[in-house]
Amino acid sequence: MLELAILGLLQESPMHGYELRKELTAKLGAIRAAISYGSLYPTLRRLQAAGWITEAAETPATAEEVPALTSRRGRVVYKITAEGKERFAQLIAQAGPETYDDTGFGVHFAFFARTDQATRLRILEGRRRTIEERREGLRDVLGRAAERLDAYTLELQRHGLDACEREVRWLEELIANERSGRAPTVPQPGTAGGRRDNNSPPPPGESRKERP
Amino acid sequence: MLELAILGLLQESPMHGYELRKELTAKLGAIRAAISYGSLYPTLRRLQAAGWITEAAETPATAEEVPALTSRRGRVVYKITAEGKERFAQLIAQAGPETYDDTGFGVHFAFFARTDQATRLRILEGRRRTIEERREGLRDVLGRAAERLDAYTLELQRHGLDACEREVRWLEELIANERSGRAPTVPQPGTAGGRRDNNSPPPPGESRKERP
DNA sequence: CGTGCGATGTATCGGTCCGATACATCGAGA
DNA sequence: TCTCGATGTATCGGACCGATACATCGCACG
Repeated sequence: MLELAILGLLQESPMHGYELRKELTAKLGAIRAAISYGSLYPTLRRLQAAGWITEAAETPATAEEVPALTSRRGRVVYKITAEGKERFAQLIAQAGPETYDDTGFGVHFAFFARTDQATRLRILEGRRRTIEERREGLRDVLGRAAERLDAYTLELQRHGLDACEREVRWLEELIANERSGRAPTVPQPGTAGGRRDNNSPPPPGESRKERP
Repeated sequence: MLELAILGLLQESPMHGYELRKELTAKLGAIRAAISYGSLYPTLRRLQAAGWITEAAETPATAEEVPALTSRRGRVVYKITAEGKERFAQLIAQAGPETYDDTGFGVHFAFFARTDQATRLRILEGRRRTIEERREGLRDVLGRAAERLDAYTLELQRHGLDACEREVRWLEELIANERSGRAPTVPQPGTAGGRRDNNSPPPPGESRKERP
């Protein structure tokens, strides 16, 4: 999941670790707390080893301009490669079961602007099915096993059940919206993309709720 | 977290691994998918090594009664020890930051029937603060950084923000309820507790929502 | 009658990710 | 001047997951 998120973000612009973490937190703040450096740095190393990202020297700056005031600190800027972009496209399109769990879905959704409509629809529907199953499980417990559980546990289940119902409704809206044509996709900044932020086309709808 | 959950469940009755997993799924179904055996078995071993649980031979059954039809399969039943109960009490009472994240809070909440009122209140309030902070973070992003993000990402944030608001309201209700006296606590089955399920006293309130 | 499948049951392995920790620089304010 | 918070890179042990392996049991379907 981290791999997908990093590749996605680096497609918008090259970044160093710290910056990447901040952007990750901003983009995924709704679904996970804050990525740990204990995951981030090893993953960066892994992606680099696989050839999906490369180090881009932090402003070598014509060598003479400001000749190292105190030795120039070591910031490592990463940049996505062509292979990395392919890898991203592959990861974003293929949907396994982990695509539908809370974190997986959230990350995929966060990059919907770079996902084609058919895939968006597929993921939305898969997520809906997953949540519907969770909902049924909770209904079962609240129905058949209620007397075995204490009041607090039951309250927790009710809470969860309600969240499931809300999320299903939210997904229904998104799916309907998706089918009805309004379908934004970012134009893909491409290789020659020098620091251009993308605020993409039409909004998916207007609804609210949940917390994956 | 798993440690706490296992200790809590084994306090209700001895169980073998498979059964434990089922009960865990029923009790925590609202907050986590389903515990993996890859976590469960190693954790059981760890708890046993620490002396908090012991193996209880699966119905040695008077040795002669049904003299091994096909050699008797190997079910391993675990039972909590006195030290284990102490450990549970300690874990349930002490609240670190991990007590307030989604999973941690869920597990603690699920065992509120075995938690004293002061601790319940403390945890509920800590959770509220945590969610309020998350909420503020999302509001910031939706306010100050909105133009940098695409429509789908924004929708995700809105969704998350709404969930935070709902959860805060839910927690407010629970806190008010808790303060106003109605405070259930399970009588603690004790050492000599042979398979008695606990359906504990008064309900914490009646509300709905969320999904940690 | 068998035979195969789904539930029950225990267990390990590699991999992802987290939390704590360490260490260094920089600018702003006491 | 000195400290503090933000910036910045990095590692280590541990928790937990997903895949996989393997064995037994009962029952439904051919």
